[in-house]
Amino acid sequence: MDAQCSECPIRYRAVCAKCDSEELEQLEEIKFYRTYEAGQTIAWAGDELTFLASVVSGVATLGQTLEDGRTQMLGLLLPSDFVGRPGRASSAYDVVAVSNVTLCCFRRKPFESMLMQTPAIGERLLEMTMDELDAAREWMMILGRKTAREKIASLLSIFARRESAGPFPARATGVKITLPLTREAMADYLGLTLETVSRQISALKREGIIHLEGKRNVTIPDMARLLQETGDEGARGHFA
Amino acid sequence: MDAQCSECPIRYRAVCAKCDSEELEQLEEIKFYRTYEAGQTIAWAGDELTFLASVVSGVATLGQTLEDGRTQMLGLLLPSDFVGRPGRASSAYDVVAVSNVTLCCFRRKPFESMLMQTPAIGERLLEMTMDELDAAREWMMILGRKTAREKIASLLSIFARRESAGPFPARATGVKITLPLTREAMADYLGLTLETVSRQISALKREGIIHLEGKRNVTIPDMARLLQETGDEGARGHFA
DNA sequence: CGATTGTTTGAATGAGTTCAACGTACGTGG
DNA sequence: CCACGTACGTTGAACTCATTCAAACAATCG
Repeated sequence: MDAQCSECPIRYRAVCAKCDSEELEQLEEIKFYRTYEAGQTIAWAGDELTFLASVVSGVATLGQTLEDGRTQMLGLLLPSDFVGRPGRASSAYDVVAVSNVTLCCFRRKPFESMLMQTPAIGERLLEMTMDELDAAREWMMILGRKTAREKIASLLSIFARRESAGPFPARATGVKITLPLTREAMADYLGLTLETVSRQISALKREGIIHLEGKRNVTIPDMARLLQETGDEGARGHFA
Repeated sequence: MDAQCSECPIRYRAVCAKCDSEELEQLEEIKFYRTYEAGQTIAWAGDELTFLASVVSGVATLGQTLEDGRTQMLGLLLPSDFVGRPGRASSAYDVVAVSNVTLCCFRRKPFESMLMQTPAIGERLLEMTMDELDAAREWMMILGRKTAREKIASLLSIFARRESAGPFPARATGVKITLPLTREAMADYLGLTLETVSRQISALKREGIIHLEGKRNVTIPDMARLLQETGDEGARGHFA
């Protein structure tokens, strides 16, 4: 029932990306799939997490909640992203499936010992963790110093960057993206209220910087124009 | 001239913490020390960084600047923290010495190949990177969802946590801390203006939650009272 | 000394929140 | 097929917290 690693859609991007076929065989033995429906909680902060996992398909969010209910999203988990922390038995964050999600789960103990013995896994995990750290820091800049309008523009351009995966065609025109999040989730991500998100999106639309079809489909007629609104310096392509 | 690794003050906390004596010898060959004076910039975002390094002594900040001059601090670099990213030739951030700083620098290329061949280094670097990621995410919560007063209270309690290094004596009384940062640097850290920082500190003082002697020395008569002001749930000790 | 750097405090302004109403799409059951 | 409920989104108006602009204070250093 478990699909073959060799045919896995995230074979070359997930934590196993650098593994050879022999190592994949070892992984096959400690892995199992698990699925969650949109809206389901995969783990609450503090819960025990008996597995570590790769997101195979779907989108999940990583977040945290203050006592009085204020929430902040700390990361988006997209296909190939890694869930959990080796060496820590409980989740430090709330993990929630936004769409239907399939995880490729590794039992914790065996995965941890494999991690110790298999450089290919450790190397890849290090790369991925450093990427996450860069993303978290980019987000700190957005949360700490940007205006609501800049936050929205930044979020849209990050989605665009990701959708047209790869370095940025800064002179791109007519880029289309589908927002994977509700207004509320965007607000939680950007440290805003959902009303402010809605207003700023409306404003960008009114000014022709984006076009909306329905509520989730955005067209960006002129990427450079959107990038100007992010507050980042003019044309600098993020992350060489 | 290069000090012996075996006598290094950060021997058991830095990236080399898990190395055996043979590996240390290898490191000795590619390392050199470099010092910076308080206020000096170690690297600007975008600069080429020909080395990777450990902070041996002193405090530095990791920050980023928007075109119009707004700055956000993204991390504090304390002794044993790692500077730079293997595989990336340029610094993604501004790195500034806050006090006099000594770095133990490794030439990039040889360090990177050692990293590939020495599991002890990769493992430790992974741990440290995951810790940084947790810290970055804690800040995201602070930046995105906390009020000015909560931000200040959080910063003070983080300093207190660090000063009384180790898990938290939540019932501590009369804890004294010395602020390692100016009001402006705190503002850059918390995503506030320096005026707001000053006002909130004054307010906490007025209400007896903290006592000030001079501008840098803070006494916290009742830690629990300060923790209540952070907005985090009552007494939860962060990070087991 | 004045100059500089860091800090405090005040008053006015404004960006974003809060509270509230309304709109729109979709699914379910009568 | 339409009425109704629910979830998501938009818009308006009042309010508020933090910022901005401004002035003054304190400590340190040539």
